Amino acid sequence: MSNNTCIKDANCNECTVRSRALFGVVDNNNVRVTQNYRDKHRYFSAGDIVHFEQQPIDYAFTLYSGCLILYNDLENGSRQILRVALPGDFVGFSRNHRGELPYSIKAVTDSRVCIFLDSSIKKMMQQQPEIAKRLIDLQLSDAVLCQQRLLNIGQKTATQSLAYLIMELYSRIRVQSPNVFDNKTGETFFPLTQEDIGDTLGLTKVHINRIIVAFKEQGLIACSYKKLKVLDEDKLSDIGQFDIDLINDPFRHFS
Amino acid sequence: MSNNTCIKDANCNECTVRSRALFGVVDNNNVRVTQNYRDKHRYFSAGDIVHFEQQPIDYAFTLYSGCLILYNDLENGSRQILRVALPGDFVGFSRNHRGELPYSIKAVTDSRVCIFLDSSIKKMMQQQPEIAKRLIDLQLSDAVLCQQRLLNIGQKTATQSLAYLIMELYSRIRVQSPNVFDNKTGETFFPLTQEDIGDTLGLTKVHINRIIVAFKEQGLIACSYKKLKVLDEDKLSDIGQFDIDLINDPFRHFS
DNA sequence: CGACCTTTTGATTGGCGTCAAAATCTGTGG
DNA sequence: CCACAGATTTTGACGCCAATCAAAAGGTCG
Repeated sequence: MSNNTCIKDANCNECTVRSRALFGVVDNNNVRVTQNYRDKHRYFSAGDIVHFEQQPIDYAFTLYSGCLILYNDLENGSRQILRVALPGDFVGFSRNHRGELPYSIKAVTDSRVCIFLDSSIKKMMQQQPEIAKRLIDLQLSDAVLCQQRLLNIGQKTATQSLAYLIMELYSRIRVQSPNVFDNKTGETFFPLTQEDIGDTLGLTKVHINRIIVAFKEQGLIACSYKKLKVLDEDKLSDIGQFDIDLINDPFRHFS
Repeated sequence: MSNNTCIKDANCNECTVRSRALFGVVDNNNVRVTQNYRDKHRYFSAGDIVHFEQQPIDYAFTLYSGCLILYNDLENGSRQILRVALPGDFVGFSRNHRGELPYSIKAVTDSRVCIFLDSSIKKMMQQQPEIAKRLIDLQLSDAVLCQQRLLNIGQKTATQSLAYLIMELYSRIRVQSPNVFDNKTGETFFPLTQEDIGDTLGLTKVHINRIIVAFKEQGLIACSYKKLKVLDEDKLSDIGQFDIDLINDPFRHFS
């Protein structure tokens, strides 16, 4: 595991921009105040395990660049991917009753994160009530997405379920990771393999492949290894009963 | 829909006790302060729709007694139950981008709730940072349970999945609704029908029934209409890979 | 007591899993 | 620049878990 601490100054401008997911609620003139809470940067290479399930941890982080998957391994060797984190996402905040993260985290691509120690988060919440509200909103958005996924896996066919996932990730990548998304051609870098997709939806990679081939034949998507272009967003959204608003309009109830 | 506002004084002692889920973080001597935030009581009868999906709402509530289900209806007529709420649970806090609740709520049994207007919640968060932290913890516990359900539906067989659900609900009822749980015999009132269970797990009621019959034959459970007794908690927990600690040790990271 | 809901059972179907192997792609090192 | 090992995608044959359809039996409540 690569574990390099960022050599950049923690006050670098990029952090200020990137961490708006968490600090967007703070008055622009006061943004640099929040930089006191950021503890350090960390890089991970594709394939690195960022964290093992059921291990103690005393920090959370914002993902600056790259892609992480949050997952659980089961006794029988199968794996459920719970969440795909993209730049801007806040990760690692959940804890079980023993203070452990209830999932493992793996870097799918080279990734960069900025750490917030639990102690810093507590301080933030005390000193800046706006941050506490923002944390609540972030958690609520995650909860809604998680429930959508329940709906997906529980009630939809494999085809519907996959259509939804493709649209969700395609849309989120466009918004959260614009540097890998070509707005002219609509083609994007896509971080998951077909096996990863299967582990997200509770389906086998073989079955995922058959559906993808069908989507290609129907002219809905074009894709190759870690590349994706959605050719008919409307049709795919319709198949998966996907609502773009969920991605486009961020949840801002309290913050 | 019955919609009676509680005639009781909002400062009644029962409220103080029941709402510890939310206010347990507040110093005992100051608990009565929080009563200013409670807006009113409301009763619902079994079968009442408490809220329709995608309708605006400007409050959340604590469930005092009874049982609610939170669910989504799909175009094809199927239904996914997202969460089963028991006494003490805080409900209705999620909102989508338009401020709507992203699910419908139905009273499974006669239920009593205590309303908190959004405006009151905001005031609470401002004035009592401990409450903001508690809200975060409550959301985090829900998130963990939701992810567990993803794991259940996604990766487990119908038998494992059902064993998990039975153990989860049986354990939560024992803790959260002790008045319907007979500690001597182990028998409890169980609010869900086999069809409800199916809608929770993404399975049909027919298949649920076959598994239940098998569980009975194996001496794992005894049950009849809305009654349940788990005869072998260890075995059932083992089948469903259920961890009782998730229920017993409430999550208290920040509060 | 009667209407309705829930549970139970049987027969049949089909979607997705499993197993296996070939084809293709990727990235690395010589 | 090519070769090669390993990962990923693709394809085919077959099997099984859970869905579907249908109907009967039992329980609940007005």
